[in-house]
Amino acid sequence: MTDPGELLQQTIDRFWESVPPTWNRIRTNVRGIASERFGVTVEQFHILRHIRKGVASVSELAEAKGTSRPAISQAVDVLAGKGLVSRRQDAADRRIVRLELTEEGSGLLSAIFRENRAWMAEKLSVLTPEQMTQIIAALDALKSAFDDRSSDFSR
Amino acid sequence: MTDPGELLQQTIDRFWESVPPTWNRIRTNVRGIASERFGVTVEQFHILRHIRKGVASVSELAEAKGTSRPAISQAVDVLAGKGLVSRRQDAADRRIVRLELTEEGSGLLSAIFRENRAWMAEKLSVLTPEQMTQIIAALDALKSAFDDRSSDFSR
DNA sequence: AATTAACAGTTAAGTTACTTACGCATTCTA
DNA sequence: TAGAATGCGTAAGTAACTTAACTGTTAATT
Repeated sequence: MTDPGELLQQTIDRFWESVPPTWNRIRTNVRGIASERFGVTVEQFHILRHIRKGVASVSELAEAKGTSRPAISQAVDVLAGKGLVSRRQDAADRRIVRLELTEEGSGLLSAIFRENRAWMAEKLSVLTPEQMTQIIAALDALKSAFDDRSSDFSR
Repeated sequence: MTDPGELLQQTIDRFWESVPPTWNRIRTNVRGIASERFGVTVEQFHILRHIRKGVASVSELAEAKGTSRPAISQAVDVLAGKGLVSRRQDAADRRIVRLELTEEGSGLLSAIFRENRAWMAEKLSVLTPEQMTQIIAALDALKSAFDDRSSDFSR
C-alpha cells in the first residue's frame, strides 16, 4: 500500500512510541516487587536473570548487559555478599570465574518472575489470542533484526 | 490450537526473551551517539524526548519516567545549564515550571534521532513489509495493554 | 477572611551503579 | 621462555538516583 521506505519509518516511529513506555512500566513493576519484597534492585535482578540464562562469567555478563567488566564485578560482589550468587574458579581456565545462582538466588529470581508474570498476565488478558500470536511473531522478528549475529561481519 | 492461558504465558516468555536485549541494543546505540557526538547522556536524551512530546513540567516528567521529582529537577538543571532546556513560570499557576526545548536542544534531539533512525532502518531493513506491518500492530497492542488508563479504576 | 491543607518545585545529604585507569594472575603465542 | 593477551578485581571519581526537609503558590475549610 505505501512504499517500503515509509513503512520502515513508520515501524521506527511505532517502536519509539510503544517500547520505551511499555518497558518502563514493566521495569517499574519489577522494581516494586524486587526491592520492596525481596530487597534487590532491578539491576541485580537482571544480573540474576542473565546468570540463570547461562551467561555465567563476568566478561560475558558485561558483554550481554552492555556495561563494563568492573561494573559487573562489583554488582556480583554485592550479590555474592547476599548469598544469591556463588563464584567458582573454572577448572580448565583459572582466570575465569564461573557464576552460579545459589539455591536462595534461584528461588528469589523465580519468586520475582512469578509475581511479575501474574501482573503481566492480568494486563495482557485484554488481548485476543490473535493479537497474542501476532505479538509473539513480531517480537521474534524484532529480536532477530537487532540480534548481534545478523549483519555483523566484523568477526 | 493451544489453550488461551498457555498462549498468554508464551507471550510473556517471548516478551522477556525479546524486549530486554532489543531495547538494550538500541539504548546502547543511542548512548553512543548521544554521548560521543553530542555530550549528553541517555537519561538526558530521554528527558529531552519527553519534553518535546509535550510532557512539560517537572511533575509530569517524573510521573512519565517513573522517578522522583527531585531527580527530574536535578536533571533539568543540568540540561538548562547546557542551554538545551528553558524553564519558564506558568502564568496561570505560578507553582508550575513550564519546560521547553531551546532551539539548540531541539536541534540536538533531532540530530540524535536522525542518526539512531538511520541505524535502526539499516537493522530493520532485513524484515519483509508484512513483518513490519505486523510489528506495528503488535507494538500498538502491547502499548495499549500496558497503558496506564486501561484497567486502572483508582481515579 | 484567615487558617490550614495540598501542591509544584528545589535543596541537601546520602546511596547505588556506573565509568576509566591500573594491577594481578593466568593463559596463549611467537 | 619472553611478551602479548585475557579475565577479573581494586581504586577513585562521576552521574543519577533516593528520602527528608524546605520555599513559594494555590485550593479548601471554617
